[in-house]
Amino acid sequence: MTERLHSPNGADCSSRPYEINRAMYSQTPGMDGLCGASLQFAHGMLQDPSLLFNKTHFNGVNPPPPQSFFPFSGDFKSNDLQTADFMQPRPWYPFAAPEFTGQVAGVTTAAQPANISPPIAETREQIKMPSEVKTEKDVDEYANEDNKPPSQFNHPPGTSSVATGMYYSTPWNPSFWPGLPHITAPANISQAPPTPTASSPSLSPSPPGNGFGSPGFFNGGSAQNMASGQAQTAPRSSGSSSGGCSDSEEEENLTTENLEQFAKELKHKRITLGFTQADVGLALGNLYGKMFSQTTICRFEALQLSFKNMCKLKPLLQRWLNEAENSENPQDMYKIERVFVDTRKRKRRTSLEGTVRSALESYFVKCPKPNTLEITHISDDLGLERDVVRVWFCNRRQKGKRLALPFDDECGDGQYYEQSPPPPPNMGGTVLPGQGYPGPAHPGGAHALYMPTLHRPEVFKNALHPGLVGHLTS
DNA sequence: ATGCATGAGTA
DNA sequence: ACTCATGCATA
Repeated sequence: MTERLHSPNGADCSSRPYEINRAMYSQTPGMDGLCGASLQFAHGMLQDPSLLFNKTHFNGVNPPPPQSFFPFSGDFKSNDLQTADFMQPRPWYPFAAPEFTGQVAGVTTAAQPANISPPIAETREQIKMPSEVKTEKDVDEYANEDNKPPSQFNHPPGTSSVATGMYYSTPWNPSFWPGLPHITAPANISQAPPTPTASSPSLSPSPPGNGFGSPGFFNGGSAQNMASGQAQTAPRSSGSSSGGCSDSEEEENLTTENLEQFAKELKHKRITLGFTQADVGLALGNLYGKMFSQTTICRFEALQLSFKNMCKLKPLLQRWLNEAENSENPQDMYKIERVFVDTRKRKRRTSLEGTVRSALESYFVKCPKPNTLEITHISDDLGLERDVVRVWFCNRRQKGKRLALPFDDECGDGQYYEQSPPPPPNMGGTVLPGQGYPGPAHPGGAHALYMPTLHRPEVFKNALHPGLVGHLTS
């Protein structure tokens, strides 16, 4: 095993992936200054920063680092937040939106009586979103679309997206969440339903009335409780997590291997059971009061979340899996869909051209963390909005971290679970998606070579920007 | 599956 | 202004 446990130079412990890069880049003649005051952006000049990423990966290697895999104790604030937000939807959600209060903004869903269950939830996604016309192409639309559902959920009236019980115009029922504030009950968590038999209370989504209008929809908060409880108990699982999944306990001992294995298992079983990633996300909402998007589930399965985040979600997913597996008709249990129509006007997604991306990559290589001035320069240079550039860098860094090795458990926040070093965009043209990944490198020495040794190519292949690769490699 | 965006929390 | 978690929109 190559080590990472004790980074040769403890010094770099504090450095994050991109920082490392930066350091390395700065060594590259001609590139310094970039981050400094003198910006000399020459996009297109991708010199090879020879190597940047020096993290070692531990494929499969079980990083037993007793290190702080568990931030729970100290800095688990984020979790708290999230927990809290189980009941506090974000601002743009219906209840938060002043204009909609009491109205409809959000909406809903409908529960599906178990009867309707199609063989499988298989294509709920398709069902629900009839290949509709996403009309949010123009910014303008954002301006005048007050009367129509915002973006993604625009359905042609009459669309039968409702087939699945989904509806966008359903009036939001405030009474629905209201209880939230006082959902007490923390205690349950530890004793979360062990093995929910097919009909554990928390599962049966459809209470008589379909469960929807009634406050009881969420099982009186067992869900929330569970979630929050989990957070609470996680650190010191006091408990007796009876049964099935000792969620909290598991968290304490989670290792990357555990997560990898679980992610794989989840995906496999999920598919076997006929659920889509979106279904799982919705199911979590139904079960625990905290819904997740397809994106998040996807990232979980792909191990593209931070280690901490993975740890946080795992128990929930574990439970879902248990429930789904133990249920006779799993599909019937997850028919409720809650869809909130986001009334906010989200900025239209910017689509950067390949050339622009390449240029940004190039800049990133030189300086992963440009300051305001630099951002301005870049934006001017590329003719982009400053904010677009800023966000791009934020995302790029985040992405880089995702791909970075967590060998800094201690040092860093041990943030990301993923470990492949961010593939330098311009590795002398040697980097190709799916081709090779930086192998273990030493913090101290930049390796120019990449070893495609990682066992999770999928994870890495995405690291590069296609456009960039094209440019660089050509 | 992933690029770009948002927002909370934090430094 | 940044990180991080998360999600919409899209390829």
